[in-house]
Amino acid sequence: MALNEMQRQAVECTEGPLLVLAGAGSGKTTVLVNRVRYIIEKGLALPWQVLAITFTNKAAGELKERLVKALGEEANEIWAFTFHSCCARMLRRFGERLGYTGHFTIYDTDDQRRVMKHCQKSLGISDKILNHKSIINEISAAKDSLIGVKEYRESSANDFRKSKIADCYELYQKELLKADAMDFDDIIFNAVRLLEENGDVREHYQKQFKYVMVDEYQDTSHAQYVLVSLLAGGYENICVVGDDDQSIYRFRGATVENILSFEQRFKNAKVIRLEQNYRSTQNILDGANAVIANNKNRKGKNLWTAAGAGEKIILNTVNNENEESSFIAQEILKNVENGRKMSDHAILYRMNAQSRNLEITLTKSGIPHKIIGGNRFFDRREIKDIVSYFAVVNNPADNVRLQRILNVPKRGIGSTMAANVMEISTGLGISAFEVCERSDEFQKTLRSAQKLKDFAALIRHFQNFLNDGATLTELLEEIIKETGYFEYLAEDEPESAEDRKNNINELSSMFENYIQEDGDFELSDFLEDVALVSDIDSYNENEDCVVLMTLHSAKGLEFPVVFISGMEEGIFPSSLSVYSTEDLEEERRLAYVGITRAKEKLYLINARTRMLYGTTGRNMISRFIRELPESVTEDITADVYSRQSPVSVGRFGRSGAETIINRSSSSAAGKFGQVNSSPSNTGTVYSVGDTVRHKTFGTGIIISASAMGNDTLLEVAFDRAGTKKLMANFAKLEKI
DNA sequence: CCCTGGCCGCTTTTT
DNA sequence: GCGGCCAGGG
Repeated sequence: MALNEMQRQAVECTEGPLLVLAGAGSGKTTVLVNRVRYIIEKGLALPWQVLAITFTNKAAGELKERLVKALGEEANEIWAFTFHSCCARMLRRFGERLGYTGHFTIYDTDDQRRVMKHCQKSLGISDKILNHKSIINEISAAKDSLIGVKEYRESSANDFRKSKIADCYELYQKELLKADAMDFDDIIFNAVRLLEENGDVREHYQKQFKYVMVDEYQDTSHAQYVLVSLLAGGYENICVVGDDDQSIYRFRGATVENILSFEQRFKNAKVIRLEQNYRSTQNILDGANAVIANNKNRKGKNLWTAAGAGEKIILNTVNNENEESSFIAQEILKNVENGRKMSDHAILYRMNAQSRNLEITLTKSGIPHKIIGGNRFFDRREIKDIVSYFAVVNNPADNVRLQRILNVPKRGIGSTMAANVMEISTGLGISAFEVCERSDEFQKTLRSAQKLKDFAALIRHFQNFLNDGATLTELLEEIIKETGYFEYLAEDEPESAEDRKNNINELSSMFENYIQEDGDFELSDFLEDVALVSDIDSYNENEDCVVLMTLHSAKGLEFPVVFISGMEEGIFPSSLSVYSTEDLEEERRLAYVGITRAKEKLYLINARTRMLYGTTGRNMISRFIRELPESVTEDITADVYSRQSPVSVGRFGRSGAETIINRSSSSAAGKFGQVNSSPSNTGTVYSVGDTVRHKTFGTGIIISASAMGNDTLLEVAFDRAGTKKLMANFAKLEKI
């Protein structure tokens, strides 16, 4: 593809800081590829002096692939990585500076949970008072802002809750260090520490990276921003590419401010906008532009295309989620009859929980499909068990994984004994593995000493087996054989044993692939992949099937035909977001991302009632549909009476939620008679300092109250849910 | 030590 | 609807 003028500028502007504001489908990857190619062909840098950081493995892989196509084999020398794999690479090499070995373990969220529960137990902090989830979230947020244990404790001086979290934070990090393990946030945090505290390491990388490029810059956290600044600190040739309208990870610590304030932070930075879209039709772009225009906090841009108007955006209101699934299935079959491929279609939704119904219907209709996300392959129980064996063989200090397999398959080591082992491990600061090996030395483990020692010997045996030159496939077979894992599966739950066995065997073929790609592939490489790879990465667009995934997972992808299901208030936007402007704007950006995935045809579907989490709820049509100009949409709802011109803007609308009742004048009226969230104008007066209780957020204290129309906007600091903005008349707060 | 059954609470998005 | 957690019985 020939570059347009803006793209060409972005490619050739190689020196100094550069911000590329790239709209959806504006040829961002093309620019990145050509920029690297330009730098290398001009002789400005050697391949290994170029660092290109992306957010997902898929994006990194794609980038690398296209670079190899453009530049040949030498492109493999380019540092094209994700944040996490790039940092892991630096830490494997220099991690001893921070007290880690070169083969540290990466803990996923489940491992994290287990460690935290253990810490809470040790510290006597009940989950009922302070639940592990909020502790983990708070620690994670701290690390994203580069706040270490010490600083966190200092900031928590007079706050009981925070000081308890500080205790957990401290012990948690201690346990992780002892286990030679890092969680996702540690990987970034520690990489920054490594560079900040070690001048020689910093200089090493600053000298190496003549050019640094960052993709999806809108999704970077503060820690990632600092990391990038450090890495680019030598030459200051830093190019960041992003789209503030596609920032959808704020909830996880991403700060759009990184992009909004790039020009202040990097003086004399150039800014280039890419607004020409090469993906979608004008109708789809008009829709996307109209929706995102409702956001206040954005740089502002307008996508346009040289392609024609194309088909209109199809709107359909159905009665329930089953009708929704059937409609989608029928449309797909119709489209396929008319010459489309299965793989031209994607079904997107807000939450993974929505995929169930769709999957059942697609299966019934004989439509080949693949679900991305939900439960990851590596999150399956049997895979986690086997991977835990590998992990302990690789790193016996890995207490979490050791605990997982200590009694799986059952070998007579119960939970009491496991707890004793952990207690000694924490108390003496030695690994649980060592406690097992020396179990005859401790009073509390004496009773099961033989079993524990046998277990340790088993792990030693696997280590020797591997050291004697066994391949990973052979080790897998040895583990299955020696532990009797298949027999355990067959006994434990005969119904699913066969599936689980197949999954485990899938690991063998995975090993074969790895080895074919890279002859030096080792156990630790495998474990790193397990930790950092998600299944979107293995999504293969050449397979002819329909894909189902969340809107988040779909970022960066495109499809000729896109269905977005569940376009309903409370689903999308999520019910948890409608009280805060910031959260709502993020939902709207997510809608923007979703809409712009479609190249030719977009369907937006909403159901009047939907069964979710076991109960049926009624939802109004999503405000994002109402924000579309009528000129670009076509409503094919079967019973038209149900959709008159948009009247209310949802729960916030002056006219209130009842408007929906007026819409269904026929027999359906009964069904719609009761809308669950009508305003309850109780006339209660709230004032700052009041303690209140909310149905879902729990108890909290009002920290601000300001009049807004004939309602009051309250800001409430909840004990568990954080600070939320609520409208007094709608929130149904109970004063206590 | 291990299994079962019942109850409770949650229920957004993911590198 | 599901998974985690606990209590009680084998």
